[in-house]
Order: sequence, then structure tokens, then C-alpha cells
Amino acid sequence: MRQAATIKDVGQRAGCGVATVSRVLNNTGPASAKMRERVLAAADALDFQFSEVGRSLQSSTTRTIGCVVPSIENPVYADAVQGAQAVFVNAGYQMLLTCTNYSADAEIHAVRTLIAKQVDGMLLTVGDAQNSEGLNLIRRRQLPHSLLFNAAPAGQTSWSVDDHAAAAAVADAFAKNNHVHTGFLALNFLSSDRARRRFEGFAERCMQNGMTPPALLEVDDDGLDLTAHLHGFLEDHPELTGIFASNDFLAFAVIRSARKLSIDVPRDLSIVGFDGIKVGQMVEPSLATIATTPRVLGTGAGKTVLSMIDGSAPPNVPQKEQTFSFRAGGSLAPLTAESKDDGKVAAFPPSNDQTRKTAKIQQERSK
Amino acid sequence: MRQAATIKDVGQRAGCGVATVSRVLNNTGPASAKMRERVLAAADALDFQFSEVGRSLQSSTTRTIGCVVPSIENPVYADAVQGAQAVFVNAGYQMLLTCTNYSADAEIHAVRTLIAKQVDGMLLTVGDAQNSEGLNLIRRRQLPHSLLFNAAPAGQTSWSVDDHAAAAAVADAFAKNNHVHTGFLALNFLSSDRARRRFEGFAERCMQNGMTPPALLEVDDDGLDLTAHLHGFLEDHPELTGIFASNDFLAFAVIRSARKLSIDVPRDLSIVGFDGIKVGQMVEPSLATIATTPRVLGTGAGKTVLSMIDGSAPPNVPQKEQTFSFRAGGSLAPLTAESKDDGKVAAFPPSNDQTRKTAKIQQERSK
DNA sequence: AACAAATATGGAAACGTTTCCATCGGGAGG
DNA sequence: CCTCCCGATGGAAACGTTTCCATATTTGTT
Repeated sequence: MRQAATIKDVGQRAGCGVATVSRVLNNTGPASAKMRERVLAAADALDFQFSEVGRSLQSSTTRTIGCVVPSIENPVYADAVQGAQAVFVNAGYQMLLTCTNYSADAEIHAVRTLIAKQVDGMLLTVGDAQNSEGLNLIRRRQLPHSLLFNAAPAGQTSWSVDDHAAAAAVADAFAKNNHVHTGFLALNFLSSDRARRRFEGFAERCMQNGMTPPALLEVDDDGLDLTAHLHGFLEDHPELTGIFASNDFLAFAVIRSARKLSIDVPRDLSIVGFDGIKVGQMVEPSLATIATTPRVLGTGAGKTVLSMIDGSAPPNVPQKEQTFSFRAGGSLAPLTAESKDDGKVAAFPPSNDQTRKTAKIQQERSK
Repeated sequence: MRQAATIKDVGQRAGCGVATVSRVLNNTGPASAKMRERVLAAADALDFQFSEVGRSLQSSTTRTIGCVVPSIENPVYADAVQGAQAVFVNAGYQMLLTCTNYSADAEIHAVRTLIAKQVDGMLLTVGDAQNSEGLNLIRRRQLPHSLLFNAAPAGQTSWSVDDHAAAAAVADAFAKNNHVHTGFLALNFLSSDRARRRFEGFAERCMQNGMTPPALLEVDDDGLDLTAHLHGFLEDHPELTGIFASNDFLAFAVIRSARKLSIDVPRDLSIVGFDGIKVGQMVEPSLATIATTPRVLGTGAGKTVLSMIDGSAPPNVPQKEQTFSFRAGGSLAPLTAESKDDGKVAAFPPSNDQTRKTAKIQQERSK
């Protein structure tokens, strides 16, 4: 790349000192009309633009904010990130984005790098807010930051869905539809406090509703075809009539796998998802799910960080109860009296394929 | 935020000059064992980290790459961006992300800011590659960059889908299934050269296949319910038996609207999408579409930029024909001989609701 | 023991800004 | 005509690095 012009070059061409150039171009301080004109002409001729690097060094501010999320392949994060980004550009900030792919190593590495880059603030979704090395680092440096989608640790603000309560609402929905035996399908269970809180909230409310404790099916790869997992899971738990998937994509995957296994959704098996992605309402059956507002959370978290930077009043985080709503859908149907009475619903078709049980399945993980 | 320690502080605490600190901490140049130890201890005690700003100023390199895309709400861009981002972090670069929301103003503004921030390279999807102010600016500065999803202008490399050929493949698919009268549904038609190229490729091949020129329905808001638009469109073009939607979300939206209008997909109306997003294969009917590999494009474009920076050999862009493939799906069905013969298929149900024609509809836009 | 060679260390310049301060010139008021 | 003041301008320091070069110290060789 051609060497860019510096303020010194402009001063030379305009026949003045750098101080004058700075004053003219920034409209700070006085300058005579002819001088002003000469400087402007020189800057124009040289295609001059201030170097933010030089500025940053002198002002010890970078007008840059770091953002760390697990993955923007998940539209929930993508929407939130885009919302925050819009808030940032509006305020004259740029956003450095890093995706961790749910890896704690990538997380701490990203935080370190962003700190070295001297970001003015940070927005992040960590794997485990209670125990995040990166988060500790940020706190120690007293860097303005906000959490996103993590449950807020004591004294911290976080823009997040109340996973616990939302999962409880799912349990209620199952209960209202007479389901008693349910399962919970989790992705990244170990590396995500979100998934864990959803499971806890769900299990707790199941108990309170007199349902049996949910069976846990944990998978760790998105791309994997769930069919084998689902088959084994239902074989081990033939009494299940409903499954709560920890996100909408998983819910779709289950529905597809069920279809392959000739299990009808929702007649034989009800499915509820989490997140409320757009397509959920476009397909047949529509997906029962927890609707969330990722964009709202993203913009809110972004504004929170900005307010910490400029000392203005931070926006109010929404009431916990307003961070989600249960959205009914065709994938959750009432259990008929008959199938409920005998306890064992005909949810499992004749098993004609010898699906191998895979090692990745874990069930009844108590904790 | 607490004032961070500088190399000078470390030198002071370790009782040595800054040059020594730099040498020790960067493992460049010699240092005695005790000196090394003292410096390390001092750095540790002060929580010292080099400031990238200072480094950037002195090396005139920022290890930062700018990325400009229309929106990461679209998973195609999200996947590509994430792929590129992964490539960048692997090479020790960070990514500054800006979403333009398909606005040319936002585009040029983003480019300007990124240039001021002295990014080492740039990755971008512009609205119109033939006529982009931002792109010109980048070229003038000879900044290493690659296009993504734009058709490459002469002499430029771009990692993109061959929209023209892909759309032609859709026309072929319709033809093979005996469709003659089709429509094209576009979003952001004016601000996206991609949509335009798809329309051109589709229309051209329709002609070659002896089909009638496709009717154009242009909408400009994603969130809007398409039902009214679709109703009016089919009323004006009752002969249509298939619609090519310029992306998968639009395709889903059409299918939903069709359902509301009691039009059965694919019996009464076939739908083909574009992009090949994951959920397309999970739902019923599955979506016939053009499958693309955004992640591959994103990583490729990322590597291209890196290669331009370090002067290494750039990766080969895929052959145009390999940038997409037609994916069959349940939303596209053969036209029965009977419905084909009379030309006018019973694609339109009794119109019982007085849908208002909205102003946003434009049809038969030639060019 | 003396000297050459190699190793260890620090000072200072340079990178591109902003901003404080000093200087210079000129117009107004005495 | 002299002073005073104000507007215009430039020099220089500071921000945090790296790196060149010079100097100081150690090691090794006769």
C-alpha cells in the first residue's frame, strides 16, 4: 500500500506547521482565511486522512469496542451483535469481533488481545460467567464492559434472558398440555452456563408440577445427524412424550430426526425449542418455543457499555420477566387422555434399524 | 479504567532501560539471566501488557482487518464472516466488523473509518461492485482487499457465487419440471447487484428454455408480511406455477403466505430459494434451493487478503461452476400434464379477502 | 596479564497525533 | 508614537513502542 500522507506532509505542502494543520482540519483554534484554504487544498490534494493510530496514542482512547461471542452462526448472537454494532457506529465507535466457538481458551485469548488493542470497552458472552478468566482480567483492569446472555454475577449488570424462568415456562406449557415425562436436549452443555440454567429451571419446575424429572440427552456436535441419538434416547426412555430442545435449531433437528424415525410431531412427540428464531413461525408445524429479543439485548448492552465510557446514565435492563415469552406452536400438542392414562405413549415405532448407540450420549446426569 | 502500566514503568521497577524490557519480553536480542528474571518479575507484578497502539505507530501495521457486509442477520453473511474471522485470528489478526444494512452511505462511511483506523486489509461485500465509492477509495490507496459475494469487476478477485449461472440452473430446474410461467421475488433489488444478477441469469435462461419471461415482484422489507403482496402478484399473473425467491428466507415467507391463502406448495405453486440455509433441509416440505458454501467463501476471501498482506501465494478461487449446486426439495414439484396443457393452472383460490394492493409492488420491470 | 572479541545494556530517534506555550505581527487606544 | 492586547502561527513535548548505535562489561585467547 502506498505510503499514506501524514499531517507533516500536509503542513509542508501548505507551507505551515503541523499545529496549524491540526487546528484547521479539526476546526479547533483560530486560523486565517487564506491559511485555512491552503491547508484544505493541500489535504485534498494529498488525499489526507488523520491516522487514528497517532490519535489513539496521544488521546489514549481508541474509539473501539471489543465484542466476544461464541458464534454468529446462531442467529440469536448474530442479531444481538448487529444491534450492538449499530449502536456503536452511531456513537462513532467501531467493533472488533471475535467468535470463540464455545472454547474457553479462545475466550481468554480474545480478551487478552482486545485488552492489548486498548479497546475502550467490551461486550461479551462468556462460557461461564461465574468462572471466566477473561472476565476477571477485565474486572481487574476496570474496563467498561457488559455481559450479554450470561446470567449476571453478583453486582454485575447483564443483558440476558432469564433462562431459569423461561425454562420453567416451558415446563408449565408441557404441564398444561398434560405431559408428564419429558426430556431435555442440550448442546454444549458443559461449556455453556446458559444450557445448564435452562436445564435446572426446567427440571425444578417439572418437579413442582408433579412431572417426572426430565431425562437429559446431551450432544456436542451441531452438524451431526441426531437420528441415532434420538433413537437411542427414546429406546431408553420410552415413556417420553415431549422434548425441550435448548435451542430452535436443535428443535428442528429433532423434528427432522423424528420424521425419519416415523415419529409424528406433535402427535407422538411434542417439541419445544428456545430462542424464537424467525423461521420457526414460517414452517409447518410451527415451532413452540421461547421467544426472545436478541436485538433488544444487543442494543441495550451496547448502550450500557457506552454509558460506562462517557459516564452518562445507563439504560435500564428489562425486568427479568420481560426478557422472554412463551410462544405456542404446532409442535406442542395436548396429550390425549388415552395416551396419558397408560403412561406409555406409542411414541416409539417398531425398531427395524440397528442404530448403534454412540458414546456421546449421556443420560440422567444428575447434578 | 486504571492507568495501565507501560514499558517505562516496567523498566523502572526492574531497574533497567526500556530497550532491555522490550528485548526480554519479546525475546529479541540478548539479556543476562538475572536481568531477564527481574524484568519478568516486574512485568508480572504490574500486570504489564504491551500496548498495540504504541506498537502500531512504530511498525505502521495494526494487525487488524476491516470487514464490511450488509447484514449478519442473513446467515449466509454470518457464516462467511465467521469463517473469515477464524482465519484472521489464526494468523494473529483481529477483525473490525461493520454492517451497512444495504445502505451505500453506511458503506462509504465504514470504509473511510476503517482506512483511518489503518487496517492492514479489508474484506467487503458492497452494494454494487461496478460503482462503489468505497471500493474506489480502497483501490486508490492500494489497500490489500478482497470482495466477497460480489461479481468480480475486471481484474479483481472476488469470492462469490456465480449468481448468473446459479439462477440459470434454477430456470433449468423449473423447465425440467415442465414449468413455463414463473415469477422472481426480489428483496433489496435496487441496492444489491447480487439480486439483479440473479434476475438476469434467471430471465435469460427462461428465454433459452422457451419459457415466458419471469414476472418480477420486488419487495423492500423483510419483516413485512408477504401475503398481501403475493395475493396481488398472483392476481395479476394467474398463470404462474412457480416462484424463484432471491433468498431462502423469502422463500419461506412465500410458502407461509401461500399457506395463508390456501395455496398448496408444491401442488399449486412451486417455490425455489437461494442460499441453501441449514433449516431448509429440516422442514417439510424441504426447500428446493441453490446450495452455496458461504463459509468456504469467507475463509477463502480471508486467506486472499492475508496473502496480499504477506506477499504469499493467494489461494485459488473456486471454478465458477463449483460455487453452487442446485438442491432438489419438496417445494418444487413437476407440473402435471393436465395443468400444463391448459396453461392456466388452478393456482389461485377463490379470492375472499379484500387484500389491498400495496404501493411497493412493481412488476414487469424490464431491464 | 593484556588485549580482542563477544555479550549486555542504555540512550535516543522515529512513528502521527494533539496541545501547551511562546513568538510574532498588527490594530486600537492613549 | 508608544503600549497593550489579541489573533495567527510554529516549536516542542508527550503518548508507548522498537531498533539502531554506542558504551560498558564479561569472556576467552595468547
